[in-house]
Amino acid sequence: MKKSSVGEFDCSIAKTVSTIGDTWSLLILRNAFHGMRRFEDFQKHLCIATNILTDRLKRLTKAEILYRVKDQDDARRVQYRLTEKGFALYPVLVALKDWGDKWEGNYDQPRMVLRVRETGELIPPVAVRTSDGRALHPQEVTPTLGEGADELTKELVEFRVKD
Amino acid sequence: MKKSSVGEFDCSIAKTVSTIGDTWSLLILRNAFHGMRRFEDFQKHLCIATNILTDRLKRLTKAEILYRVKDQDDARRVQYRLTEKGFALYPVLVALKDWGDKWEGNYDQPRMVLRVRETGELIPPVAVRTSDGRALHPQEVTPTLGEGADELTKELVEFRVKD
DNA sequence: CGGTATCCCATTTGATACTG
DNA sequence: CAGTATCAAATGGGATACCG
Repeated sequence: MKKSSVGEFDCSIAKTVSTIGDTWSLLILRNAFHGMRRFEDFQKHLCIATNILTDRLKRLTKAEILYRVKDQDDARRVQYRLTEKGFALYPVLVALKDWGDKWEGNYDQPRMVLRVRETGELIPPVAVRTSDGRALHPQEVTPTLGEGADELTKELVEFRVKD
Repeated sequence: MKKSSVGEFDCSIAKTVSTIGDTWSLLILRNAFHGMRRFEDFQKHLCIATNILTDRLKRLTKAEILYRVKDQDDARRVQYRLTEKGFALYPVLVALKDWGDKWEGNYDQPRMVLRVRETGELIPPVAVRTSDGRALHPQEVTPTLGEGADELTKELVEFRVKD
């Protein structure tokens, strides 16, 4: 299978990964969530080659995760900002950060802590929860077929092992 | 920068992405969360070349996301199972699925729906929440420096734009 | 069954130079 | 400033054959 055809898998994870699942795109998004908006700033902070940055910004813009807007202060400049679809990636980014902090960090002290802006309250790790807020272990969750399920999805759902 | 050195960024997202952030690894993990455990099953379901699959299983095993165990039923067989560290990736996978379902799906009907195994209750989308369960928009969240913050983290946190 | 070993091709990368 | 153009090198992919 070609890499480019992975997104054609009828699977949300495959599609999502083929859209944003490369190192540079994720790092650009991370910075975007920190308020970074300008080509120059991405380039400097990430030490990314300009052609690669151009490519990724184009892809993210085409995917409607970022949109371009002229900088009011400086007509020569362009800003790349998150769309609603882009903002919706926040749980993905935070889940990645949470996992890395816990399992891949080499540090006793955390480098960055997320808080509620208004109150300063600490934000607990992202989890899969019931609607009343209880965190669930993966084995407490079961996938069920939706109306639109295709063959591969069926295979996968039926695969489920019981222990 | 070489791809292999991205993980050396002092950033949990970069580290995490360099560990699991490629298409095949994510798809293998997706299947593992569905209970898939055998080389052969991964190979058949994903149509992945055996050398690539070997490589990814090794990497995931080395990262202690999967571990190998002999199949009790068939001595020739090996099983790859999720470790605790592997199970901890569940929020990442579900967040990816949720986002893809909402923003990248071409279907009116969902293909797969997650439910609480015991009760059948629907599981709401993964979100960044306060400790009392309120979902937060990214702009309601602010990053603060932890004790272990390095220069790049500081740059990033200070970048935050106010509108 | 669960891999290894090889080979080859396509893609991606990053450095560098250049431009409207 | 925000790209584009070029290009050599590295990487990653899949097919195939083979093995304990």
